[in-house]
Amino acid sequence: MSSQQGQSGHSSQVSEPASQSMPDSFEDVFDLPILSLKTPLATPHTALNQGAPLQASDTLPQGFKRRIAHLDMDAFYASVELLRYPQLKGLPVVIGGGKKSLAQQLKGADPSAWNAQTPLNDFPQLKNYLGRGVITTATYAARHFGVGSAMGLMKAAQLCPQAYLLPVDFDQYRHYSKEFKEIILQICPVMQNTGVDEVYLDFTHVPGGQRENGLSMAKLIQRSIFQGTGLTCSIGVAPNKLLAKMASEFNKPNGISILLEEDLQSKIWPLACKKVNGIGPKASEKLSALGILSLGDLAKQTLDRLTTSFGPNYGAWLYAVARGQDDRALETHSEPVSMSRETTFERDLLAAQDKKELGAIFTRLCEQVSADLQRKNVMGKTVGVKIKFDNFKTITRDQTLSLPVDQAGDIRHAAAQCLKRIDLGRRFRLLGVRVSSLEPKDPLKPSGYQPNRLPIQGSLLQEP
DNA sequence: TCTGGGGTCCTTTTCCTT
DNA sequence: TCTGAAGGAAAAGGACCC
Repeated sequence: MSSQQGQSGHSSQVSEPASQSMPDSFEDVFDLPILSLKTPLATPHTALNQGAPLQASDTLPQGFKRRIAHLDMDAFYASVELLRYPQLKGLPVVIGGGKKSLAQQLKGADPSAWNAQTPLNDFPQLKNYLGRGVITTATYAARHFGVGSAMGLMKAAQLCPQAYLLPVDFDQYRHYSKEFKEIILQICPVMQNTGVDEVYLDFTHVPGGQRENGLSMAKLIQRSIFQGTGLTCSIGVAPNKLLAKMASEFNKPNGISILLEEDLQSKIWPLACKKVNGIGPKASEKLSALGILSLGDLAKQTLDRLTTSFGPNYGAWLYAVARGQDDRALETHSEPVSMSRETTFERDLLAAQDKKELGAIFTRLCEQVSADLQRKNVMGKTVGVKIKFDNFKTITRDQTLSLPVDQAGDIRHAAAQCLKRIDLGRRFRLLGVRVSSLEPKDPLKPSGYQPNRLPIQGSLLQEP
């Protein structure tokens, strides 16, 4: 917001006034030719609503209560890895490491020779590689040592040097994600995808979904997933998504929790506010400052006080949350909003000094986004860049084009215009490219988009 | 805990048009 | 032609999630 002064400021539509104040136009960073903007196909919007969303009806026949389930796979990535490496069961294992090259450097160039027998402390050269990596997840045995998600690998190596390090293998996780969701759909067809490892389900009208307040259905699904994949999950069943999500945390791993409306006071109000999906570190801190620690505390607040402190929307939402109110329906169909690729460099780069390297990275990001768009059969009208400086300050610049694009050259051209509006006089650690305002490319074909599914990439670790 | 990557959604600010 | 108000769209930033 304060970045306007001394810079070119917001762009207008397509035309961007030439920036005079930039120390380096950055244009010459790009060592590949910038292609001219192609004329994209006219893209009708009629296909957007192909297949009306399947939703539970709002008004239920007498005797029915909403039975919404939240299903969360237990330690999903780690569990998938343990299926492949059963010898690691019970041992501390961390998964992560950032770049693919890290795993390759650590484990050698030949993926087929990799195994899971190499603890962190076996790598004397570890410091050279772990600096920027973080842990994606860790097994329960590793968490015992204080190792957890989003922790730097250096820190993890200090806390638990005997931990085994495995590279992230999204292909495998996607594979198992598809498997368990297909199993669920055979039993309960009203499913909302919310991530690789979790879904919401609506049991309300599924035959047997009301039995034992949803317990029978939850047991059936849990058992079917285990038989089909060998993986366990935790399920919470409640009158709505808000409560179901919290209930699925109650009894982990491999548990089921049934939460009824009358359980609000005894089971929800004692919980800390941050247990609610949507109350993060910032909101939690602000609530604490107001003396509001638990959801019970939150329930004592007036609507007026909450809207005064948190704004009309968020305040009203907090007020409803404390009362367990949430009437959102499941979204069984969704279209992509944006697609992006970003990368953190192995060292901080300076535009003036590292032109060649940056140009190559920038081109690769544009090519990756382009490939992602084409794979999903969508195009986008807004192109943007993101830069994270060495002080971790992040800025973005966007530009909306008159016509949607999906070609790497077009994306690169527009993104380069955005880059020129950023003062690149200091080192930065991350560069990202994003395309948003997406629409279907071919109106006859659905986009095929699956929420939270990552683009296909080469597998890091083949099946042994 | 010294901080990756890919998303969504919301709020505020800025710009453009009338 | 200039100016100001108002409203909408775009841009930017931030919070949050997995």
